[in-house]
Amino acid sequence: MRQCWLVKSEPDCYSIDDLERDQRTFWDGVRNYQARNFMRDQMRAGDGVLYHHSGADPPGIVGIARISREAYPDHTALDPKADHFDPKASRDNPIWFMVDLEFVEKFPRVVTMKELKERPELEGLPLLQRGQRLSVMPVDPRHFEIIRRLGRP
DNA sequence: GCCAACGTTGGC
DNA sequence: GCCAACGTTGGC
Repeated sequence: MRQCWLVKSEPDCYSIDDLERDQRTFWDGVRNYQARNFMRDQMRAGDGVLYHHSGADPPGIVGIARISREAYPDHTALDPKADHFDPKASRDNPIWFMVDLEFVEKFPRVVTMKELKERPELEGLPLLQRGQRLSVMPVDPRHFEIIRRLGRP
């Protein structure tokens, strides 16, 4: 597997169950340049994505998705009624991009933050770096495999 | 609800 | 271009 990823979502907003129901969704609303650059420049169709529930109790990784469409303009930035409207975005200069995700699996158990931190082999996982707030971040394929195994005991 | 960390904004 | 003020994120 080439590059892998992790995305965060608040389950009250859009959970792994919502993704399972929909099977496929567009990942709109990312309004951070670093996260956008990962999506626009590095995400490729077929890449594996860990699905993290933030603001949940407990927060943790709850399943896996896959990139099903590479970056294209996030049209919600152009919609004044949308939550993540950006007056600086335009058709000619969309600024913000999104990808499509498809459902792969929901883990039978949540791999919690606490558990991730206890695993020395996951050292360097960006999710565990202090102060990180990115909603989209890269994951080493070896870390991806370790976490997948933790999710499917 | 707290607060650390970080990004963005805007006056200068 | 600096930097203080402010807003947001997200674990705890």
